[in-house]
Amino acid sequence: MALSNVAERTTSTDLIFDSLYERIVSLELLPGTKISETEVAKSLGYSRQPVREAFTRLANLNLLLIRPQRATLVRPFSLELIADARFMRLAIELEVVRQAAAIPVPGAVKKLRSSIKAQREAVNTGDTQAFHDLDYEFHKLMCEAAGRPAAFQIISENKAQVDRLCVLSLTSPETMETLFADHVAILEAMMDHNALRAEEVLRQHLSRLDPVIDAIYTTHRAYFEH
Amino acid sequence: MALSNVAERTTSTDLIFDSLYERIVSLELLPGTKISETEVAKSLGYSRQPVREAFTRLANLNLLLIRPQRATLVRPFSLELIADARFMRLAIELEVVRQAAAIPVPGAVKKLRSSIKAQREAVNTGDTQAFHDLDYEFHKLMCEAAGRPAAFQIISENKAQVDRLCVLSLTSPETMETLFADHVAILEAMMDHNALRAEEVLRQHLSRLDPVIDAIYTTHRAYFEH
DNA sequence: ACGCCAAAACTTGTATACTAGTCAACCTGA
DNA sequence: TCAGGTTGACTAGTATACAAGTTTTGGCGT
Repeated sequence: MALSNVAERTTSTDLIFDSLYERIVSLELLPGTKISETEVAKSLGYSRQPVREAFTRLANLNLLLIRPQRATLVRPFSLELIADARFMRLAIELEVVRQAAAIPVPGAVKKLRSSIKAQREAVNTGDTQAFHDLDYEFHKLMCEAAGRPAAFQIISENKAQVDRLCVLSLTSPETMETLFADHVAILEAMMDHNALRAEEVLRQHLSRLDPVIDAIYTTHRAYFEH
Repeated sequence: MALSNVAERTTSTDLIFDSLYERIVSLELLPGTKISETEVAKSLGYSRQPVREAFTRLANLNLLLIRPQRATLVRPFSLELIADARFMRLAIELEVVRQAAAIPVPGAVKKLRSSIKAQREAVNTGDTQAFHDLDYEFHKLMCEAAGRPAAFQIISENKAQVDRLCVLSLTSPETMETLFADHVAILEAMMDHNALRAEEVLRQHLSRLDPVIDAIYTTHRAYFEH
């Protein structure tokens, strides 16, 4: 995952962070679960210190909620936080596609095209997992095409907040086809240097999660705040 | 300053963080300065532990550069990091003004108007410090007007990267007037629900730093990476 | 004088002990 | 039976000791 900034060396903290991150985003650790520094330290075979630092990082990503002297929880879903995260992602990605449409970085279009090809494959075979991975990569490539690879780190951090929620909803073949069509349209607009069109499609693309989130809110309210 | 997420209690770490943050952004601690956990701990009268956590936070904001087993530096300026930070701010603030222009939060316009009034006062009296503070507040109010107060936290984090650089350049009365005029224009466009115009002015507003940064790069290259 | 090597004086990473605050269960009294 | 207070078992925050790695420095040999 390597969310760490400039990992000049892999520390225990990094390993613990990655392990917990995975488990939280995959919902192996459910929202609201109490999680203790001591317990994690014991179970992973480290001391409290690196666990503590990993906790701090995860809390900064709004994945843990540290209540001093009380307990630390896997942060419950929050409509507010989710809305903020989605806003941030939308804002950044809009500017990304605008700049990518204006002056795409040389070579980027080729990579995007080949990603599209792989996506088509995944759609045809109905391989949702592969499509999910390719989706991740596509948006990353888009940032690179805009000359702002660092932007993807922020997008990714905000995605996490939403991704762990979407684990609760199945990706149907139809959804996959729709998302794929969006990607194609975005790339086409970008290659036409049509920033406005790219913007428009991207907005629609990201808003497709609206009903999904609403649905999960009604079916899994126990995992939400309050 | 209170950059901490949900400060339910003020800890030593918080105090140390705030202290260092202030000193770094004000350039009391120059880029490239070596800074040691032990030294800071001794000088502030704490143990290494909370200092260490404060270091971690500052490193996440790209204000410190921790080189394991080697040393920790006040992070030198980096054109790359500055460009990324400015991109992020631009992206977020563009969407902010768009949404504020579309459906401003009730009551927000009034606050913005009164901020403008105070800014005019500062411009007339030539009080650059007051104007700087009001500028900070204006952009914060804009986020509130868009219904996304959390967005300002991100903007603020990215501003820090640039602000400590701009300490090196004097704010002339002419600059102040220009920035003020921009603010007025943004608010007017917003009140007219003219998102495109607001966007346009904002882009120009934020790009006014271009020559300032270029100038500092030539005059203070020693503070930059490499 | 110069180059190399070794040791000492740093650095941050990790482990552990201790402090202080919070909560829940249980006991005591009515 | 129930209300209230005390106690103990948690929690995270802090201090300190130790480990592991890097840099600097100084001395030795050439």
